[in-house]
Amino acid sequence: MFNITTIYDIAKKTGFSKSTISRVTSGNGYVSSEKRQIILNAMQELNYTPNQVAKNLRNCKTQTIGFLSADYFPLMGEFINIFNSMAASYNYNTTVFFTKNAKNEQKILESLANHLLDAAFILTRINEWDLINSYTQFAPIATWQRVKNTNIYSNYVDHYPIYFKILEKLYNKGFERVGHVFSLERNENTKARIQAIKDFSLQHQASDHSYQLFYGQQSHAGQDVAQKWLAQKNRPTAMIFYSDYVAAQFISALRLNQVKVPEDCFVIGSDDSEIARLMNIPTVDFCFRSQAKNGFIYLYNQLNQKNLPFVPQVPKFIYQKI
Amino acid sequence: MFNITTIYDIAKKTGFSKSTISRVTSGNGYVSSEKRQIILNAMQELNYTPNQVAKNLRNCKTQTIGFLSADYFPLMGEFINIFNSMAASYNYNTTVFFTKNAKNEQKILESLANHLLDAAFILTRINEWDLINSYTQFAPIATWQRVKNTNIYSNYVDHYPIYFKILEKLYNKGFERVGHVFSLERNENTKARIQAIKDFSLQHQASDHSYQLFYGQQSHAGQDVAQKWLAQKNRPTAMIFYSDYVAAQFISALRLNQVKVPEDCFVIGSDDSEIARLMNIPTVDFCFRSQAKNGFIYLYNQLNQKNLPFVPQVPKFIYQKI
DNA sequence: TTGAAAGCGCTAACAC
DNA sequence: GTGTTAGCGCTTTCAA
Repeated sequence: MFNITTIYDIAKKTGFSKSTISRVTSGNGYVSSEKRQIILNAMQELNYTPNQVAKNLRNCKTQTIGFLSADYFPLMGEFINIFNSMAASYNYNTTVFFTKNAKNEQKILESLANHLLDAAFILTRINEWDLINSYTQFAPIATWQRVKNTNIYSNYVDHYPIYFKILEKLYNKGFERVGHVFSLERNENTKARIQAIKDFSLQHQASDHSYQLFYGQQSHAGQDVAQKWLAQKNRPTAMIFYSDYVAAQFISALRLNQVKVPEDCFVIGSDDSEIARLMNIPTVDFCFRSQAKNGFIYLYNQLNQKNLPFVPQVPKFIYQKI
Repeated sequence: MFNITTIYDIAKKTGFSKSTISRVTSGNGYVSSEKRQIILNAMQELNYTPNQVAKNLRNCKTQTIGFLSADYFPLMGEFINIFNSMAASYNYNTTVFFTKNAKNEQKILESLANHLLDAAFILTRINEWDLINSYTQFAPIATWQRVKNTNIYSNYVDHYPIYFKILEKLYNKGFERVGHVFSLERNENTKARIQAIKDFSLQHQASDHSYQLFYGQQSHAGQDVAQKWLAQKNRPTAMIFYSDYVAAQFISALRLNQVKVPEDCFVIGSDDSEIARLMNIPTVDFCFRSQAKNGFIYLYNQLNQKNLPFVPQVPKFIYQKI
């Protein structure tokens, strides 16, 4: 159905050998500028581009990195943007996968053994890290999540100190009942946040942090929180979320119910994402942009035995107005 | 550095030929269930998965579709989500490219000739359609944009009738000065919108639609519009945008300047995106979700000589409150 | 039902 | 500088 001209056609047309053609297309080896020109012309004329798949097979690499996420959420788009642009500037492509379920995630990880993917970046995962870790025998894997005791590269940011500071800040502003919406409890930074609350509560008996919810996925999480919050007798006057998006859903749902934000409920998100900016939600920059870059840098270094330096990650409050 | 076991290893271990191994992995051809079992066990034991790149070379296809966008904007994430999930369910991978500039876009389109990509979907483009069209000689290309006189599949929605209706609605509600923020003028649906304004103005001399702005990219477009709007003596009391995101930027910027939305300026977006929902912005569903699906369906049908039916596309007002 | 052999398009020793 | 050759890992005739 579609066009196919190969290195062999160019060889035949110009009378040179395939190797010589290969030398000019790949740039490795010597070719007299005179013959090079003839070959270039022939390529032009026959509209030839080298078959990249054949190159990949020959070179045992595809210059392609898998970008895995369990499902879609808005920050993912922003993350892909950074990661992909970084990768592109080093000549790597990014194939995006929504893993959806444990079995499918494993199937996709197999692509590391398949030689289809040179490496993988994991945004959100489904299987246990140990299982995922077993694929590092085939290719390097990186994530932005906090993971320990594996060969998976993780340039995480510890949420504990900042979370503790937020609690202090809220306390000093007079918020006594503070609600918390977390990601899954199995995540290390969820544990860190809970630990911060525990430690803080010991010092400040008056403050109540018992209102806690956990969510495995972001879609409609905020709406669910809103329903629960509205049904509550003794409503928390401040709520801290593990994601700007979920915070935004929450705010949106509250406003539809004539609840005023931030007056009736002060909301803090996480991630410093576009939504937080647009809706003017106080948030915390946990440096996902640097994390995306560093994730790629690690993979690149592994793949090419290089030592590109990592970019710094300094988390920051984006307390738009507190 | 990393593991490699090939079909040859399995052949050697089991004593069968490569062809027989191939028959069990690919599922084509006959193998006695007895021998099949032995081979399966050996594969298991040696942790073997067929090299997908070799398969791709042999089969002259990669089951991979390129998803091209000039740059990132929030709707893109939602679009990828739909497109990618659709593709995955038919066993196609999606590689995302930010084309960034004309030259790079062309380089990426070359991948269709390279055999790296089986097909391409174009979200936003840089080069002229004619240039892009020339790549349909290598592989099928689809887009959601309105494009004519090419081999590029386009399941666009005509903005004219809905835009006209919006103008009527605004007019009936008493809005006399209405501002318009468009995408680039070269786009067919920008032309359609302008035509709708022209035709409407002929019938309604009183209404003023002279306030018009054009943007090639979304990042900071809304902030720019806001600056201009604020500087305006005779401010439009309603503004219609070509994108929810740009509308959201505009609203956000106005609110930072103590302008009330929708009281001081009634804003309408386009796309029925997540942001419109979260910020409660009136918008128009131009069916990007169906467009994403239909785009894939076209490519799939082309690639596999199939006839999967397209899904319906019925644009709808999402006038949250007018 | 299985194996031998050719070949997908390209690259890299190696020889000249 | 350039050509010959072997081979990357897989599939698919063809023959047995």
